[in-house]
Amino acid sequence: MSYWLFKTEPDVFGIADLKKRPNQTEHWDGVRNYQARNFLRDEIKQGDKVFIYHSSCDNVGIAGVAEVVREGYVDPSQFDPESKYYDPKSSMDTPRWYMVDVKFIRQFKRVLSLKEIKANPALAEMPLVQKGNRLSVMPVKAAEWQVLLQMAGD
DNA sequence: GCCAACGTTGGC
DNA sequence: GCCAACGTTGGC
Repeated sequence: MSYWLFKTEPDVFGIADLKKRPNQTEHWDGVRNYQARNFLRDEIKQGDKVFIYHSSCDNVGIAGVAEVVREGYVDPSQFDPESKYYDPKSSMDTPRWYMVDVKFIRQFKRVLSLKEIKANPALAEMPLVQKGNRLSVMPVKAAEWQVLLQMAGD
């Protein structure tokens, strides 16, 4: 089993929204970055655990945990001209973009802030804290996962 | 809202 | 294949 971190903007879709979904499950669609796509398509497996990270908001950090319940499959929003994720250059034959389904596990009592994450030397290798990194789907090492869970404190 | 840093596009 | 221009990300 592997660990991951998914970024999301809580104003659009946050962990509270995931919790409220039927079955507490949702498609993680709209990822339009090739490196992140490769993780979604090739490496993220059912049963993997995921930190849900809130970005572009007034409480930036890790908000909780989810689990992958369906492995990579084609993201249909790329074919929908009405979708903001529409990609006119993608085709049904050779789709560009993939997604997984994630299920809510729990929401931390408080968001584990980016500031705290940056302050911990054990987490210095995470892409998340490296300057200019914009990956929205990234791997988390097992040791980092444990450290982060302890810091979250519940 | 600002702006640095990044990934993508497209002309050549 | 190069690289300037552009649009986006995301912390602050």
